[in-house]
Amino acid sequence: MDTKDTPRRRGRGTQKVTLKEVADAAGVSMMTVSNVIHERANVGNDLRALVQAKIKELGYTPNRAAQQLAGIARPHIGLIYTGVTNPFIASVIVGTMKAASRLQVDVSVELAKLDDPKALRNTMHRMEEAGIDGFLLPSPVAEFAASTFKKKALDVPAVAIAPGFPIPGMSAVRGDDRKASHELVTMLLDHGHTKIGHLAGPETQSGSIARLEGYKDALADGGIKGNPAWIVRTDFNFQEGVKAAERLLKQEPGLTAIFAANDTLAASVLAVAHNSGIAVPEKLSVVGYDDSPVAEQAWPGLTTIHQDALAMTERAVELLAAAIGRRKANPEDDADADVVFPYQMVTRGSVAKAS
Amino acid sequence: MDTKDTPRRRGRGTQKVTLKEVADAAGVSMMTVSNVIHERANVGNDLRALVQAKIKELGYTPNRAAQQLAGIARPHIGLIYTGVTNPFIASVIVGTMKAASRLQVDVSVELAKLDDPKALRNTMHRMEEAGIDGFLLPSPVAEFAASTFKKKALDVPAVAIAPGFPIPGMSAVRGDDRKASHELVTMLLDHGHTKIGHLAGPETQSGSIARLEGYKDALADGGIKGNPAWIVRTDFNFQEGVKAAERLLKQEPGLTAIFAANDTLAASVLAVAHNSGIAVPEKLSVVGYDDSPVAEQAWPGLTTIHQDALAMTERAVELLAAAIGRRKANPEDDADADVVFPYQMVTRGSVAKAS
DNA sequence: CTGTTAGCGCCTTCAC
DNA sequence: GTGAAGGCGCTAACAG
Repeated sequence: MDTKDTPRRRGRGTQKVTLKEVADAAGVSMMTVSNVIHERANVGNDLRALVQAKIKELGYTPNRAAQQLAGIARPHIGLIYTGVTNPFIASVIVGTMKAASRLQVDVSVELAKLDDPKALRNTMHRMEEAGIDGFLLPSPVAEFAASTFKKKALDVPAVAIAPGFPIPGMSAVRGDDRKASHELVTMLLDHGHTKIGHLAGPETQSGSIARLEGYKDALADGGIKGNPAWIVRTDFNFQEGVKAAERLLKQEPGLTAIFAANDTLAASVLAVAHNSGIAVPEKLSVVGYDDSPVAEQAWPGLTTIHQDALAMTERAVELLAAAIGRRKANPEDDADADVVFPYQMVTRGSVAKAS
Repeated sequence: MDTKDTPRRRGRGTQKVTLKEVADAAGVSMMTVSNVIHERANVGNDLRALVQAKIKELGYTPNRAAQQLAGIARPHIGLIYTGVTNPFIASVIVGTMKAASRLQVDVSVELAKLDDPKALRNTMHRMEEAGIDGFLLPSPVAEFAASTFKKKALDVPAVAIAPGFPIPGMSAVRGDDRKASHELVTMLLDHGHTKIGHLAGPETQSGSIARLEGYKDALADGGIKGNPAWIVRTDFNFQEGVKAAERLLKQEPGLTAIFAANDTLAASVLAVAHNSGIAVPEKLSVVGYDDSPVAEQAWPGLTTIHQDALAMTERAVELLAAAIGRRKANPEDDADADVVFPYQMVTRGSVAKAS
């Protein structure tokens, strides 16, 4: 027991083991250890092995603060989200964390209220000044940010997650909502439905617009003359959805199918149908979008479009990290990517042939 | 335009504005600026105002890496979660982020697979060595961690989120699952139900056990002689829940009510009932637990116990930050808290009087 | 291929 | 009240 040199936390530092200690233990200089850590090709194989052994033995971990201060800047990205209501946001946060630890990027997560456009801009500017190198903007936030920063007052890259369309001035990772909706509604057409309603989401969300357009496209392509009364707009919120569905079913009792802009709204339709004694799917077919938990757990299970939010988010982080790297090399770099993920229609029990 | 001194990023540093620049601009020493930032009481009011003005004018933000390196360590907590499937975990993640940014603590999120007990321990040790000052352990993880670290091999504080019972060796923030379940089942009794089934969750989750005990307590207190065949155990998973519910309803067709250990399982019961033509709530009353989104969105809406996971999580972060602070002051400090949150029964349409 | 010299930006003594 | 040294742990430059 070598009491004279118990390497506990000394001074103010809390670092357990320092680079220097590893170097001393291995009998080399700090630089050599540093080079080993960074896998640089200028250390002999014998020494490399020795140093690695010592590192493991002492349980050394580099001090990130010191690394950063010395100039090894890991990219630092900011994720701005809005509400907890959406199951989507959980996947986004988790996906961000996963990708971030894999890609060695730091991330700050910030909650923004979208009611005040100025607040979002301020938040982003503040974060930028605090050293954020890029932003991750999940769907409703991306649209708001885009309208706030009309003339690209933002000078770090940003990636939108799951918007309905590409957003000028930033990259995007998204599903093809318009096409997927088209496919979904066409499937309804193929089942013989000709009077198909749509519960549309809020206009502020580009996904709502894309889904609405996909719906219109499909009707047109199917030779069906749509009717504005078949469409009711509402928020992505169960209670509001219920009211909207009641309104829709009341004003258009002849509908035999309804395409809801997301699964929550589809659940609203289900509830209204059940309450009114309208059998689903026998008298009314219902489809949703997102394949969120409720799609599986509702009864009957909802036919819907599956989006891999986790994978999309991870891809978004990769994109952002790459963009940050490029911009660091060339500050003028400004190439926006548009990655479109494949979607998948999930068939459950909520659709039947038109009677 | 003062071209000679454009304070751009020099050298390797990326810092936009440094403490020194603020000090020079204000004509004071760095120390004074630092004191102003940290709101220390040894700066004259006049100077304080001047310095603050300069800080705002130059848009100065302290460099966190430098601060940390110099010894101002913000606590750094680790959140370990299991899967994204659970709606509960979404609230936990978001709540952690909210509280963390409010309390100025850093957080690392890590995914753990619970199949291998060693893996969890390794993950936690690795994180600890990387500088994590404390752990946030949502329910299934906390139990696993407790059994892995039998004799407190972990030497940073931990807080369990929503376990069914206090867990030795760590603090806990939880609802009183046993009591709430008791109340729920008693309500069923009061509605005239005497044959009440229970879809129990996995034994590895202490919440399942607490809810099962609450169920048994209530039956006993109501003078009902329970029956082991009324209880079927399953995972917290919709598909498994469907199988379990089928089994339960098949072996005990006389049941008039079922208490499912969470809302997802309650949704399973609903699905089976609907498929079998058993009217809910007329022929079968169903209650769940958690008040997750599906409780509202299912049909009929589920009567359930509301737990404010977000608030509980935020409280857990506060607890953890406090414990870290205490332990820093006194490494022997080891007081475990047990915060019990109030719950609330939410009545929807899934319960009726026994016929 | 390895070791030495200077900081990165900030904070804590300790003098004044 | 304020200002000057010194160092936190690490790394980019150079020298050897």
